[in-house]
Amino acid sequence: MNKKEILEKFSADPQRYYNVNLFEDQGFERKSCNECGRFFWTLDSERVNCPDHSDDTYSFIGDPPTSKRFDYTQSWKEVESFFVKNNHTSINRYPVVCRWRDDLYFTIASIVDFQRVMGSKVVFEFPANPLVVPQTCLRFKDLENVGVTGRHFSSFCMIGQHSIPNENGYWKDECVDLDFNLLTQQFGIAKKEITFVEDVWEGGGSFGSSLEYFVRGLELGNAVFTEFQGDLSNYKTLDQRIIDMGAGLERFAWITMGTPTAYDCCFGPITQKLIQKTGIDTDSSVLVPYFTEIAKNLELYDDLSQVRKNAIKTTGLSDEQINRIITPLEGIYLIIDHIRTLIFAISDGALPSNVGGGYNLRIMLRRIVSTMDRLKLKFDLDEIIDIQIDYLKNTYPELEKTREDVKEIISIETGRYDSSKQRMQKIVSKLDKEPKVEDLITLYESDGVTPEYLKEMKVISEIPSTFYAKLSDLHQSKKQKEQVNLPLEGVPDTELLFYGDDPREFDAKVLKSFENFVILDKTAFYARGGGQEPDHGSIGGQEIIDITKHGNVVVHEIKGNVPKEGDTVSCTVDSKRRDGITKNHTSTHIINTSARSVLGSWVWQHSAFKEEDHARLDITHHSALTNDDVKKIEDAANSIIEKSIPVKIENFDRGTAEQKYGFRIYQGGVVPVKSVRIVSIGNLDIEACGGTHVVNTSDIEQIKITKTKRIQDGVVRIEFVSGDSAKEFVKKKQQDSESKEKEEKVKEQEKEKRIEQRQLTKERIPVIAKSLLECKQGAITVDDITMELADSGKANFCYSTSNNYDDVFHIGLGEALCNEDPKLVYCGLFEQGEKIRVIVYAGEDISKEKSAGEIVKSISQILGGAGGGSPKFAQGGGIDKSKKEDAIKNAKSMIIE
RNA sequence: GGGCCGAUGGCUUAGGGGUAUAGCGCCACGUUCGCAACGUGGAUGUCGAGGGUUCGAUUCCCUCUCGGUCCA
Repeated sequence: MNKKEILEKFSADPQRYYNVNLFEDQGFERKSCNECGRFFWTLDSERVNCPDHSDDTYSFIGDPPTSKRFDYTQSWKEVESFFVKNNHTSINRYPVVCRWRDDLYFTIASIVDFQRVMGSKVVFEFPANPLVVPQTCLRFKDLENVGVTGRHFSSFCMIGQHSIPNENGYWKDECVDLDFNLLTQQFGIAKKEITFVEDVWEGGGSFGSSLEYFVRGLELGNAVFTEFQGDLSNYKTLDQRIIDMGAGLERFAWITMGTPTAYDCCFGPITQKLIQKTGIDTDSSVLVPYFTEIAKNLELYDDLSQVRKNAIKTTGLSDEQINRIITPLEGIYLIIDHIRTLIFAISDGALPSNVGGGYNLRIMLRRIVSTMDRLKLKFDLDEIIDIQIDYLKNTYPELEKTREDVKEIISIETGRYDSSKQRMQKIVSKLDKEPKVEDLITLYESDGVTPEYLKEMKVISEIPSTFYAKLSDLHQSKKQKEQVNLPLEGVPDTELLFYGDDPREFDAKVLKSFENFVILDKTAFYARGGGQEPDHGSIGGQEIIDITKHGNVVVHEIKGNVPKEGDTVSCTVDSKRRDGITKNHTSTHIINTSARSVLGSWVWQHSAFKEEDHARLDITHHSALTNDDVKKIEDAANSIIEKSIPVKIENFDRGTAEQKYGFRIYQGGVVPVKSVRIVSIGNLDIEACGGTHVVNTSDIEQIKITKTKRIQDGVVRIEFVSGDSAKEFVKKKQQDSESKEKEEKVKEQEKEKRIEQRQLTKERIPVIAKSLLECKQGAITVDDITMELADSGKANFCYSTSNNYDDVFHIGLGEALCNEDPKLVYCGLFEQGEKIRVIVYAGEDISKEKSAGEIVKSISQILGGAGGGSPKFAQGGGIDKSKKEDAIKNAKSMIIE
């Protein structure tokens, strides 16, 4: 079943699917487009083509079809007041970070606000009926078009008009009536200008007809009537029919203003300000035809550069005009658009990063910076943010609160881009040949150099088609989580005692048992979930290994034999473990709120893990934590403990909880149930959470952060301990620092000793050397060092076998003596622990025939070891101390012979 | 979780199985009325921690810690 088939079927029966009271009352005609055959409804008897193929397409540019002039802010005020007047509730926008859906990073349509996924089903939850919402939506598909086409945005405001047909809401007739009246009455557009085009919508197993409404070729909105489920040959009406009318607020503003592009009337004063700053001459006789032509051509070509080329050709703009006016304008539009999107995304808690949705934000920021570089525009991003928020807060007052946070994140990210460019440049400059696919992967994985950058730098001409395939192969070998399928059909939900009295000992009936698994009618054992580790304890005297939850059934895995089905067993929860985990769980909430208050509004829980004696919380944050950050977070957490704040647990209907507390409650992820359990610590922290918690923060006694680590871009891990574990940790740390202090003292003493020793050696060497050199013939011994002089012309020999000297002494003395006597060979042997070492120094002249290295080799061999070195200096050693005298004799014979 | 890189006087760093480099800074002396500058000389290092291989490890191998960086 595809859209085309549905449309064919529906359009074949317009009376049933498309005709509404409005068309009857006003006398709309149904026509088929001469060009494409599409069916549309119009009051204009002369109109023969659908809006996509009409002559008046985009003729509102420079000539709007109404006398009213509404900018972006005013347009919403008009829309809102119209719908409120007509019994709609106006609700605040939902966050652009779509935390209530696992399958979306960002809110992409107003209807998403009210969709909740439960298992494989999407259910709708409306806080009011009917309602209207100015929903900011983020879409990154057409980034290339932003700034160029005049109407594409990376984020836009979708006017969401939603209704469920019941005693409060309405269905097609009233919906189309309202939309028609909105355009004609509130916006002053002539009735003849409005065209409704037949279309259909299909998704998520349901489908329905829809009417798109156009004015002068511009699609303003689309009213979707979600009505059926099944397939085309056999479908039935849904229990819950829904009207999903989505309209683009930016387009409403544009059609009244008739500016060359939608960008000119939707960003407030910033656009003019930047244009003035850049000194672009925005001659409307150039811009109006150019952007009208762009808008028309957009439907004709797939390739954007082709659209642009053609528009330039048709309007006859010169290269000079393009370079001086059009190109810089496109850059300004892009920058403003991207910053507006970043303002919303960062305000709602998203961070630019290299993963998931954060990557889109990073890409946008980099586009902003590189556009400024390319066009040599010097804008102050902070100023742009300020002016935009000043304007946006008319519609979205909440943006004021995060103004400074947005600036901070953008400035950090800009700095990061600069240094990453430098780093990439450095790495790229070292490349000596064109990298192969394998090299590209290494460059990307270990150095973060993207192939896009290499292409930009002209290092490679094209990104190899196999690049992304090979990259994903590399990461696909990771093991997949094993899915265990247990025979649980027909087993009733387990009653969870830990949400009630939470007994630590209880009797329960065995509903089912197989292999090592036991299912009870009720349990006080907490099953693994929400980052909280399972309880330990025993069932019928058998130790529990693991507890997991399958749907609403708790499955206990035990060691040993399982009890018989139907038996009643006595169960005991390991209290000490549970208490430790419970303290850590509440501590996680405390650390989370503390981190947010210390670091900034962008801090959200990323994931968490709670064990008996330690826990960790991963939060979203842009940088690694400093020691100062850690201390502040710890102090904030402990002050919450000191304040003895009661921990309150209440159950709410999900929609009520969201309206009452906002989307901050979804710290731990999406809650797939209708009723949510809200855990609140005063008004400091309010989260939807299924875990076990202490009654009062004072029960935790103490929190100690043990370690923090940046585990991925934009995520910091905080490891901590609480309660007794925290006390133990503090005690141990105290002991550690004491023993470290002692160790350092010993080190210091050793160092002093060493220096003293060295000093002594240094003083003694010249004295001893002088005495030895006084010997003019024969032999003398000074302080266990023997000097033997040979006949003139032959090598002199000086040696010592005393253990009173170390290597530093021998090296020093050898050097001193040989400098004075170039015919001298100095040979020092000394014992060092279990080993014996040899140091040989040879004077300048003698080293040419008697190499120190050779002598050492020979001596060391006798000593049962090895050695070597240069002709003038060598060292070696061995293990056989008893050969010491043999060794020195050998040396003597080698030198003197 | 994984990959890569790094840790050498106060700082920046070279090197690489056999006496540990250099620059800046520091100290002393000289030149100078003095400072800067210059010249000469000097001090400062268990080469991140622990283990292994070796006669000998800062260097090679293993483990760990810390830091950086990239990927998921």
